[in-house]
Amino acid sequence: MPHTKAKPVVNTRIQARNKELILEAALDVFSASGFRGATVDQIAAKAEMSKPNLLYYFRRKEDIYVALLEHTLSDWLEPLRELDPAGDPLTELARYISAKMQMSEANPKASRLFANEILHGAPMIEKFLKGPLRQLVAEKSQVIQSWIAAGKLAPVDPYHLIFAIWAVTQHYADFSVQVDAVLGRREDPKAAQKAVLEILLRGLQVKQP
Amino acid sequence: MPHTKAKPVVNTRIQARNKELILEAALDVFSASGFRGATVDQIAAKAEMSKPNLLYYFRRKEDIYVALLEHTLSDWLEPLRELDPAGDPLTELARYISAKMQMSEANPKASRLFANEILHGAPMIEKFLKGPLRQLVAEKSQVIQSWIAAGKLAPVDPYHLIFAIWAVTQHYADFSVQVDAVLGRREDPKAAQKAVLEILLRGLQVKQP
DNA sequence: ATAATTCTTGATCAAACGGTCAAGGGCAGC
DNA sequence: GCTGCCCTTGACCGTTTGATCAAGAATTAT
Repeated sequence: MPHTKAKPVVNTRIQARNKELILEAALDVFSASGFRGATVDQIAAKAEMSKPNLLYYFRRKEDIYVALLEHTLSDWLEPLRELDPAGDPLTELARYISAKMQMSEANPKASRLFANEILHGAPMIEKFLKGPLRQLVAEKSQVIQSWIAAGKLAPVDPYHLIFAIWAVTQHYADFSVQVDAVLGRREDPKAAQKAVLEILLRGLQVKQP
Repeated sequence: MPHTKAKPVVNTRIQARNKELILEAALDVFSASGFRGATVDQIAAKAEMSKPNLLYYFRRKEDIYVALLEHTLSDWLEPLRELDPAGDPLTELARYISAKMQMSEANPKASRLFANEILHGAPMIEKFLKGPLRQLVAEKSQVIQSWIAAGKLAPVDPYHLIFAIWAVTQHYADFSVQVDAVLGRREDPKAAQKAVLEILLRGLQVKQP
């Protein structure tokens, strides 16, 4: 039997470490340049590794990209998952919005990675969008709907409310260049969070009789 | 004197027509694949033109991209420009939001073109962002502020309100793949517009004493 | 009509890029 | 310390891609 492209069978510490280094470097490069704009050489350079060595761990450029997306997809849903049907609606929504704003601030690169992927038709995560994401949003829309039915929240289309929350919170990560240019300075995360909470939540309070 | 790269001196009908064809094709390709992902061959094919002929009108790929951005940048500001200080605040904002929603629906490709450019650091339109855009937003923020001071609008940070309007309205163009996947169908523009107006405006009404 | 200019393209080039190969270095288990 | 597998890399390959060139076709001006 010829020596055809031996791949590691077990998972060593070196593998774990190097894969992590590669994914870290890849997030930098892919989020800055997109899938097509990024080059394997750039990622290898940033991971301080030769290109063939990088391709020893991920055979194809696409494999790095997919691994990177999968590596962060479930984290992305976590805040929404935590929306508690038993909690106070405005408190729960405020917590969700705050969590999303903090994610945008803490990890803008991941946000831009997703934004770029979706912007270009989401070829790699179509199943995620139509599966787990759709499922979760349907579930949480139900929760919001029940709050409205119970008179604890002003009537609003739950789906579009969730879209609005996503749009506004991720805007600060994805379009930070524009935000900073318009403000003429680095945007202040605390001030942005406060403003966003007001804008999105004030209209949702039920009027007291 | 050698025959160095003769370029047309006058503007003929053929030039106007072909440049238009090229920009139209380029919008398709750039908005779908980004600057780096788009190829000159793709644009030439879509414009039904040989590659050298396309490069006769635009010497470099980047020139097409820049021309395309400039060609649509001023249109982009128009709805905001029309925000009338003398009008009723809620009516004016509703008109602005509706106009932006209609732009997202009518021309999602242009929206994605800008989104992609900004997402990748806006290397080509930095001056536009820090110049005309910043200037206009400052001016209109002043208008909103004066409405608030006059007690005609609930207090809100004008800059972040404008960001929120941009974010939400453009979301339906830029992330339409995700919106459709989550809804499980093509999103209905009328329903989206109604929902967005409610979400963004309800919290801005001043409470009647 | 004819000359001048604009328009068009097949062929080609050089650089960039994703990916392969063969060979050597290094580490674990015996 | 020897054996076998894992790890690493310089050199290389085929393709893609942005851009050029030279030469001919079409259009315009006189």
